[in-house]
Amino acid sequence: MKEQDAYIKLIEKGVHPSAQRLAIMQYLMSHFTHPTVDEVFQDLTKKIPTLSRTTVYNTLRLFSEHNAAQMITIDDHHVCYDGNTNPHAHFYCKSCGKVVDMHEEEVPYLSKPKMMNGKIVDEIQVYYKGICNDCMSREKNK
Amino acid sequence: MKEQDAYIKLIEKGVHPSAQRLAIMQYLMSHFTHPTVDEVFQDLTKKIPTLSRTTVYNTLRLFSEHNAAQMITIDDHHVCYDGNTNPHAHFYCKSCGKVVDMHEEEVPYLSKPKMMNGKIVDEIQVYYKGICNDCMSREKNK
DNA sequence: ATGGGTGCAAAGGATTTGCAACATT
DNA sequence: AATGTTGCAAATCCTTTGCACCCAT
Repeated sequence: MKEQDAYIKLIEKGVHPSAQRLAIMQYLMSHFTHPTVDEVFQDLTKKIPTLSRTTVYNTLRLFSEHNAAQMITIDDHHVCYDGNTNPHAHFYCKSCGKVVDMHEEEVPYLSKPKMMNGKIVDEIQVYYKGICNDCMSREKNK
Repeated sequence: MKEQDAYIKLIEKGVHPSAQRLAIMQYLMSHFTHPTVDEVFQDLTKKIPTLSRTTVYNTLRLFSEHNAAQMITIDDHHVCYDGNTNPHAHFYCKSCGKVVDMHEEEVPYLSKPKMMNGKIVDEIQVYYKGICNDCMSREKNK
């Protein structure tokens, strides 16, 4: 049950579960496309016509502050979100702009904050960048 | 000689070495603070009063496109640059905002683009986030 | 003389803020 | 009633663009 999962996640992360927040969390938990703020807004506004972009911005920020979602900043023009907060690497295609998971590649696991060289590390992000399968075949067919 | 190093680097990366570009590259090669566009501008404008912010923006973008520098996007509000293009991890302090190198931690080395799961990967970035030494001691003394 | 580089001013776009209205407890 | 949440409009801020000027080849 996606609805319950979203509810549980918000509670676990200490985020008060309003209707909008539940909808946004549900969206993140059922779309693994790493949506941008605007994609979330465009899709959800169909179901919740009163939803505002501001709320989506505020909510996603709130989620990432509470570690209920991950903000992914590939570069200054491509910010998106991932509802999966388990550590995993991301791949960014420089040609089509898609962001996909790279579960195959290892990311050091942090179940809790860890001391590293005198610093407390509580988050690790790994980005691979290049050209994806699809763009490569498209390239060849030219 | 820093000036020559900067000159050589630009030539190697195929960037025409104008006076401004040399100055900016020299700045990057002698400041390991991971400066923002504005920090580069504020510092260099003292020596080159005619320098414009636009040129700094354009130049840093040009550098990163030519792999002469690395754009670091910690989050949507903190974009900075690193003149060191050898692969190395970065640490971001959530408290003071500083970005420092983490040479101790490994980053997969790519001397040339590599196939990974059907994708061509030509760049890997690793970010550690947490609280730095200084902020930790400051915290304790309260 | 030509092509590229620079810098101003203006445009553009994304994100945040202020604030009033609204829900929910 | 009180507290927190939402959403509109406006403000802000960062970055890019258009264009004229300038420099170096």
